[in-house]
Amino acid sequence: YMVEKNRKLQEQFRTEASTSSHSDSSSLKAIFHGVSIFVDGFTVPSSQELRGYMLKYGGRFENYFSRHRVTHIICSNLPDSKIKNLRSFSGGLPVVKPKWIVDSLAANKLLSWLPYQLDQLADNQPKLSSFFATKDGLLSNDGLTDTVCQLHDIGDSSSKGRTVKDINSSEVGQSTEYGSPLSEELGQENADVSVITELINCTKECPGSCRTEQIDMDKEQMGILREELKDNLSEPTTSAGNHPSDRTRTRSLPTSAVTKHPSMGHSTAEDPSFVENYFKNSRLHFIGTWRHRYRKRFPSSLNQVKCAINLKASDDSKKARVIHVDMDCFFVSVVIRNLPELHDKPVAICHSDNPKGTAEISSANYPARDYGIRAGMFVRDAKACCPHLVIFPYNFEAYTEVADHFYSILHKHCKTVQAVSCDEAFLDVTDSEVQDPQLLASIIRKEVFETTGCTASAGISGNMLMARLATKTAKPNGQSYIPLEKVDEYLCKLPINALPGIGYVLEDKLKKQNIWTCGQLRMVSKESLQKDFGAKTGEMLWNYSRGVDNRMVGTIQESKSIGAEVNWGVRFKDAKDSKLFLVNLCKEVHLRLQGCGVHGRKFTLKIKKRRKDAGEPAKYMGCGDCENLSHTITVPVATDDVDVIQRITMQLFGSFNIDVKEIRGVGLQISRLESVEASKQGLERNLLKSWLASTSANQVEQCDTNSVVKETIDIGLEGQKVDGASSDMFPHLAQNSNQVDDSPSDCKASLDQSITRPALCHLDIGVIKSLPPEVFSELNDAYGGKLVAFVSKGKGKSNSKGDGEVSGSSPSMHSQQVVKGWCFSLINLSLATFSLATN
DNA sequence: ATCCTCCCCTAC
DNA sequence: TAAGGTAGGGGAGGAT
Ligand SMILES: Nc1ccn([C@H]2C[C@H](O)[C@@H](COP(=O)(O)OP(=O)(O)OP(=O)(O)O)O2)c(=O)n1
Ligand SMILES: [Mg+2]
Ligand SMILES: [Mg+2]
Repeated sequence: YMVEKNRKLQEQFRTEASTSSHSDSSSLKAIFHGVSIFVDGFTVPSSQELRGYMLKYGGRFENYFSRHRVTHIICSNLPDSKIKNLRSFSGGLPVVKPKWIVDSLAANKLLSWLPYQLDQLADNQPKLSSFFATKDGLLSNDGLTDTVCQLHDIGDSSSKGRTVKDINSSEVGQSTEYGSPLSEELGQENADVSVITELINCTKECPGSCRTEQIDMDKEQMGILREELKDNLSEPTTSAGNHPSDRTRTRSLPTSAVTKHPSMGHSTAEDPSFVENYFKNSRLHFIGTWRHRYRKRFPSSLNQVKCAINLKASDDSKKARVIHVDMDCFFVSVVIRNLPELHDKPVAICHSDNPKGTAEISSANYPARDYGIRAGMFVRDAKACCPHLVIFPYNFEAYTEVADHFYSILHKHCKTVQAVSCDEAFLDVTDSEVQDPQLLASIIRKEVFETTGCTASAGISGNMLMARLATKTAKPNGQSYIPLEKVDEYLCKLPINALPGIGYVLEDKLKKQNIWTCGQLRMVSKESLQKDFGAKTGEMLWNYSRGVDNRMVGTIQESKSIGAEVNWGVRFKDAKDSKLFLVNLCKEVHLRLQGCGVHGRKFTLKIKKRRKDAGEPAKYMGCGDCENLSHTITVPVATDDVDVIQRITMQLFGSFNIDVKEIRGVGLQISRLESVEASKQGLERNLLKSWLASTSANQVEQCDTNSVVKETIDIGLEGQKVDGASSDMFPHLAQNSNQVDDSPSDCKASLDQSITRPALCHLDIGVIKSLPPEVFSELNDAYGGKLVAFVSKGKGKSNSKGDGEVSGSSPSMHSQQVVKGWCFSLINLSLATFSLATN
C-alpha cells in the first residue's frame, strides 16, 4: 500500500514539476536528481519550502517514510528525547540538516551531505551511510556534467538501495513460513486457541450495558451533528472562510466516549465497533466497494458482450468507437453543486481542516489544483500550498446518488457501458443511434450537468486507451476527440507515466532505460520490452506507445474475490483487542459474501507488521513502514458462515505467531468463490440436518458443536504447520501436501475421542453411496460433480482448477486412507457448518 | 508447455 | 487528530 500511495504522491509531484517548470525548465538544473527526502519534524526552511525546492530542482519529496524510497532524512536539531527514536527510525539512512539543501541550491550543484549530518547522530551513522556517502560523491561530481550521467548514477544508487531492501524482504518471506527459525526468534507468545476461546466468552459477557450506551450516545450525537452539518451545507453561506464542518465536529466530539483516551482515542484498542465506524468513514472503502452497489442497481444483462466478428468489421473503419466519460473532481463537485459561489474558489474534500493534520485530501477542484493540491496529499501540505483552501467533509450518500444519475443517463444513451468507477465509464458507440460520437458526448455531458449539477468531461477516440487519454486533456468540463490521424502526434511527446498501466515502478524502470516519452518507447522493439517486463506487459507497452488497444468495452465479470482490510488505526494492546477486531472483520466479510450471494473456499489473512526500528508513522494512526505477511487456507466446501469464517481466521491468525503490539494492519480476503445458487448450500444444510436428525441422531447428539468445529479446524492446522505459508485445510485433498500424505494416520491421530470419530473413520465409498440421494446429490453439487467420479472410480482427489467441472481427476496414488480422510473431512465440515448455523 | 500459487503493481 | 480499501492483471517460479 505504501508503495502505491507513495507512487501516487510522486506522480502528482512530478506532474507539478513538469507543469510548473515547463516554461523555464531549460534554465533550471536538476540538482537533486536521485535525491528523495523525507522531512522529519520542524525545519527551517519549512517542510513545504523544501518540498518546493525538490520539486523545482529535480528531486523527490516523500510524505511517508520508506526505506526503499527515501534517500535522505532531513531534520533540524531535535530534543534528545527524539534523537533516540530517530536513530532507529532512520534505519541507516543519512539524517541531514536542511542547510544541505539550501547550500546545494546556492552552489547550483549537489553537495556532499556528509558535513551536514545531524550533529547528534554524526558519531553514530550506521554502516549503510558510508555506502551512501560514496554514492553521493559520485552523484555530485556527475551532477556537473550532464543529465544522462546523472541518470545512470541514479539508477545505480537506487538499484543498490533496492538490493538492500530485497534482502530484507526475502528474510521476511522466510519468516512467513512455519517452523522457521525466525518465528522462534521473534519469541512472541503464540495465541493459544483455548485462551482465545476463553476470551471470546469473556468479551461476550463483559461489554454489557455500559458499552452499548456509549455506542448509542455516539450514534445519537453523530445524528445531531449530521443535521447541523446538513443545515450548514445546504445554506449557501457567503462567508466562505467559515467552514461549518469541522468546527462543529471537533467541538462536539470531546464529550463523546471515544475520545476519553486522548492518545489511543482512534485505535482499534479503544473502540469496540472500530471496524464498522472505520468503513463508514473511509473514502477508499467507498470507492472500492462502489462496484457492488452498481451491480445491484444496474444488473449486467444490460451489457451485451461484443463478439469478435462484430469488432473486426468495425475495426477497420476509422470512425471513433469509444467514449470515456469522467466526472470532474467528483467528490468536490457533488458537495458544492449547490454552492455556486464556491466554484471558482479552491475547495477540497477531507476529513479534517486541521492545518497541521495528516488527513488526506480526497479530491481537489481545479482552482485548488492551481495551487498544487492533489488527491492523496496531507491536508497540512494542502493548506501550506493554499491557506485559504476551503475544506468540506465527505458526503457519501450524495456521491452514490449522483453516480446513480450519472449511470442512468449513460445507460439511457448507450447499451454498452463499462463502469470503471463511481465517476467514470467507457461507452461503446460503434452501433449508436446518434451518428456523431462527439454530439453524443456533448448530449450526455449536458444531461449529466442538468440532472446532477456536476460537470463531466469526455474523451472520444477509436479505442479505450485513446478515449481515456483524450478525457485527461479535455478536463475540466470539456470534451476532446482524437482522430486516428492525430494519434501519433498526440502520443509522441506524451510522458510515459501518462499511459494507464504505467505506475511508479514501471515508470522508474523505463526511465532507467532513458525512456521518458511514448515516442522514445516506440523505439524499443517488442521483443526487448517483453524480455524486460514480461510477455503481456511488454506487449501492452509496445501497443500503448502506438495508441493500439485491443480491449473491448462492456465486459464486466463476476467477482473473483471479496475481502476487507484495515490499515489505519490498528493498535492492539493485547490478544483481547486483536481477537475482537478479527471477529468484527470476519462479520464484515461475511456480510459482503452474503451481499454478493457467494461462498468461498480460499481464505487469506494479511497482516501488516511494523518493520523493525520503524517509529511512529508520519501519518496519524497510519501503518507506516511495514512488512506484509500473509497466510492462506483452502477448505473443501465453500462457505459464507460467519462462525466458520471466524474459526478459520483465528486459525490463520494463530499461525502468524506475532506480537499483537506490532500489528499495524489486518485484512481478510476470500477467493475461489462459488455462487450460492450453484452450490445450493442452504438446501444441503437442511437436508443434512434432517438426515442427521433421523438416521444418525445418536451420533449427532453426542457430538458437541464446538468440538466438531475445533476438530475440523485442528485437522487443518496440522496440515498447515507442515505446509508453510499456504496450506490446505484438509491436507488429504491436496496432492502436494507432503508429509501428511505419508502418514494418513495423522487424520486419526488428530481426532479426539468424540463419538463422531469411529463412524466417520469407517466412512468410505460405501458410506458415501449409502447417503440419501438428495444429500448425495447436493454434496456432489458442492463438489462440482466430483463426488460422482469419486464413487464410480474410487478416487478422491479434488485438485482440478475448474470449479464446476467433473474434471477427470488425475491418476491418484492416494490410497483408501486418503479417501477416508476425504469423506471424513467433508462430513465433518458439513456438520460443523450445519451445527453452527442452527445455533 | 501449462498449470498453479504467491505475491507485486495499478487504478479509482 | 482521522478513518492509508478493493480487486483484477500479471510476473516469477515451482509442480506436473
Ligand atoms: N487518491 C484518490 C483518488 C480518487 N479518490 C476519489 C475522489 C475522487 O473525486 C473520485 C474520482 O477519482 P478521479 O480520479 O476521477 O478524480 P476526480 O474526479 O476527483 O478528478 P478528475 O477531474 O481528475 O477526474 O475518487 C480518492 O478519494 N482518492
Ligand atoms: Mg473524475
Ligand atoms: Mg474517475
